[in-house]
Amino acid sequence: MRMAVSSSEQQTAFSLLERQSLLQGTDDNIKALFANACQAQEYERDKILFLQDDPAEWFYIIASGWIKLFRETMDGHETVLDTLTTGQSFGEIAVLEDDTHTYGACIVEKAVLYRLPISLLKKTVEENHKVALSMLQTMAQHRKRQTHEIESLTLQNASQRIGCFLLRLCDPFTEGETTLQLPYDKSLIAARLGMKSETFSRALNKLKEHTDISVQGAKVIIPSLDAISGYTCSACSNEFPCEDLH
Amino acid sequence: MRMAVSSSEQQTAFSLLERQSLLQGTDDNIKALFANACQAQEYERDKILFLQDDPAEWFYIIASGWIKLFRETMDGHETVLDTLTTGQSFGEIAVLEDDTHTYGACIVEKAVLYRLPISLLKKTVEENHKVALSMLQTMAQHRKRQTHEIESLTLQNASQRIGCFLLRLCDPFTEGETTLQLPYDKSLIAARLGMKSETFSRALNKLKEHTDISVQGAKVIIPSLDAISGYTCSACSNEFPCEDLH
DNA sequence: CGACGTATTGACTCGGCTCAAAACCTGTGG
DNA sequence: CCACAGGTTTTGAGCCGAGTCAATACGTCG
Repeated sequence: MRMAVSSSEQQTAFSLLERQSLLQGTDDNIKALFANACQAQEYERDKILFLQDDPAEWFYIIASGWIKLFRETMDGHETVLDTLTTGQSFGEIAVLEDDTHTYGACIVEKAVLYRLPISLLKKTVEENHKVALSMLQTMAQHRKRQTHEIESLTLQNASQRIGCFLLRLCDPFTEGETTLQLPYDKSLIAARLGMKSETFSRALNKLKEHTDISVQGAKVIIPSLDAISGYTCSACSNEFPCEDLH
Repeated sequence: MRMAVSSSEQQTAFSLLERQSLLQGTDDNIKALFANACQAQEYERDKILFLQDDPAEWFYIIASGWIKLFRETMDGHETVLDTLTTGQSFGEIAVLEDDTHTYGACIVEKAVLYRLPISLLKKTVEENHKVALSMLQTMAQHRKRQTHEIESLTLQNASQRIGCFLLRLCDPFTEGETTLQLPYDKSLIAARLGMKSETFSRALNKLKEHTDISVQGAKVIIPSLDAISGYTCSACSNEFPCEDLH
């Protein structure tokens, strides 16, 4: 499971860290410190990285693949808090929470992750002002996503939430037709959007009637983004090319 | 409207600032700097402090009263993101967002607020490491509340959300009976919990059947917290005396 | 080809929303 | 002290969106 970290991979790790918001604007020697402590690992689908209330040893940066963050109740029900992909990080909030994870994390599409010790981040955030500021920026980002989530759950119906989800997968500046692949199982998209898969299936049909999209398996063809945003975004306080929510 | 800030009020402002998480653990001269820049003002119900996308000049600390944070869509629908009271602050997230508010704020119960220039906070966060760390702590707090919100909306039904709301108004360590006053209009509690007031009314009746509480107007008598938490918290991943969500 | 997991469809139930009417409060002025 | 006006809350009837459970279709991999 554990990958040997070759020097070229170390290189990639470094360049990913460079672009990582957590370290943006920090000195090269901090970046080097992190790049050195960084371990690349490949994970298969369904692998659980950690659970809510687990002691937090690592935080992770995603090189590729998809991860879901979730919480579980005693009676077995699950909320999907977010799904993350390349360039995003998770687990880092534990530095502020007595080193305990406040959510679980699970691989949903085969992924390569870089993991770093929470203790290193904690120490660095405490000592290095720029890193603390970047961490603030990351937190603000997360908050924006969560605020959107709350608004979406209270104001948009199932079809609108799906439309919104599709829009956020698109490049907002393409003119004309967009074709995209759904990034993971439809049942997970459903959970991510706070609905059951049966509802997802029916709501997607409704969305097809209201807009002009067509769906074959995991492939979605979107002739015009405006048609979707017209239907979807009226029930949301963001305006279309909703920044930072992708 | 604007209150003269007498020296005794300046004193109160200082002591409130002292306990404020945003400034916890910072030097006295920073606190003094903030206390000096701080303006006390009293506001009546329904006063709008700022709207989403307004340029952010001030952030606020609540001395007393209740505030709601909200977002509004073009077609007039509103989401209540949170309601805040004594000791909590809001608007401060604007320092990370190009000095623009990402939500509106409105007085819901007559309030005394201390307001401080965003520019001062921004400058201080950029220059002072301890303040940046406290700000991180504040953000983590907000995130926890929001995560709870999302979980609540997806997993709990209307009655359970009300039960959960009541529990968070109680002191979790009182043995025996608790009596409490609802802090603001029932219609606002409803909105806060993501439901219509009619639904709130009916769901409260259902909660009365399932637990042993009684309600007269804004007064709620709760013979036992366990009866509510047993009914409510099974659908949530927090366990009862849910920390930090009050 | 068959088997397994994923996705869709159908029939039914139920929670929460809508619209409208009644009941309840609270404050005001006669 | 009562009557009345305004807002807030509750109740009623009906509807609709989403959940449930079960059966069927689809896809993919051995």
